[in-house]
Amino acid sequence: MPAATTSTAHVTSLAEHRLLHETVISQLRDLIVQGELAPESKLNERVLAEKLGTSRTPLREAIKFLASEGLVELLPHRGAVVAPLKPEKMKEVFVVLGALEALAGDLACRNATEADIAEIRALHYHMLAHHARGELAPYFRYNQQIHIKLMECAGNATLAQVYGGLNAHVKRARYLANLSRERWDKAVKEHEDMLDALVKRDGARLQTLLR
Amino acid sequence: MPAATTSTAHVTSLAEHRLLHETVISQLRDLIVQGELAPESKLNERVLAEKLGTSRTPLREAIKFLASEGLVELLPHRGAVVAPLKPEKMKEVFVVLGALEALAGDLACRNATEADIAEIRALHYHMLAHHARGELAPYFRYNQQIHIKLMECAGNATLAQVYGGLNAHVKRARYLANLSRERWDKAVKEHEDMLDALVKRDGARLQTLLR
DNA sequence: CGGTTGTATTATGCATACAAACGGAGTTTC
DNA sequence: GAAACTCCGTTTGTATGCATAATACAACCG
Repeated sequence: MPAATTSTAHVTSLAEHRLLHETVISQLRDLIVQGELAPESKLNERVLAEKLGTSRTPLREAIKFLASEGLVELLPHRGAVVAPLKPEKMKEVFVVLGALEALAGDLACRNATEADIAEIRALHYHMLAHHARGELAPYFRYNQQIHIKLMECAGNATLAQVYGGLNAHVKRARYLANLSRERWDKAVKEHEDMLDALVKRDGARLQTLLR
Repeated sequence: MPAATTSTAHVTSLAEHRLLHETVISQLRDLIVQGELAPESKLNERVLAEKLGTSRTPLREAIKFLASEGLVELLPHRGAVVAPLKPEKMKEVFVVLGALEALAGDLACRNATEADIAEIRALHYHMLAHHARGELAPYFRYNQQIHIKLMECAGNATLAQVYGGLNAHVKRARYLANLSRERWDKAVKEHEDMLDALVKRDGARLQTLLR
């Protein structure tokens, strides 16, 4: 399982040409999202470039890219740091994500094919299985897949892209604060309702659930 | 109003140190948003760097930054082009913006102070004045200010940032397709209703109007 | 005459070199 | 003794150089 980079949907045609700064972007993003580079930690260009086997130039380009995504902050003449992980910021992100998911749900209710829904249902049961076993990581993986699938069904690439960007922040938080069993069970219950709403193509209800 | 760059809310502390690549980002963004660099036009690094009075390195960093915002597209080994302006993409953006504005409206209804609302009302009347005189550009300026103010009132910086990023795309479109008087009048009418809903702090109604 | 291939030019991608700014240690001064 | 200043090492910011991939054009072949 090759770490499945978040990928800003850059299906670069024939693939082959892995541009160095592109790979650096992915690598850096993974390092940040998975917490290997801690929040607020300084990004020393020389050290990082060496670690990633490149020079400072592509690395700096990657940093600028990620800065635009909000994963790193640029301090003029003092370099870049991994974006801090403030609860306040996280709340903001969750609110926006909620709205985006609600929108996706509404759109998906109209656009999803029966096959799509079947697929989501399948993913849902996978998720339930891992929940039952208390396997957090696989649970999240399927959870993510469901949300991504929902985004796909919404048929709005822009929505998916924005969602992906914000989602990176959330994934980052997951590695720090694990949630309690209680909240977990509640989340699963809500997911049940969501699936139900989607099957019945009740966009309004799905929206309120996702929010 | 000194040209008010779109600005991704980078109030970089003491402001002093105008980093070269920062200014290049702003300049490039303005060039793109205002249509001076046409959609799909190729960004020749050498000539652009010369035009902006810098070298290729900061320019390339700026291009990467804007690529993350979606204003330019990177073609491996073939340079960067200004993102095409497809109607399909615009539709997507409008849908997402609608959801974000709806969210902002809902939040603003709860958080806005009376002074905030008074300010919005003032801006609204400015806008009406320019609408009455058929002055499109000032109309849009106040229209934008209202939406930005609404974002402020929502008190969610993340929301504002995402909104700003997508809004750049829309502003870019404004310079190409001017809207008909009919649609314009309709938009103004809707704005009236929005203000009314905000004053009454009717979040639900404001949401549906903004969407 | 159309299509293909080979070559030259140009632009991009990456690395490195140079300049300027920050941070800290040590010293000086009040 | 504390504050400030200076100097130096380190790091960032910018410019330039070099290698390679892409494009354009022309000559060649079918």
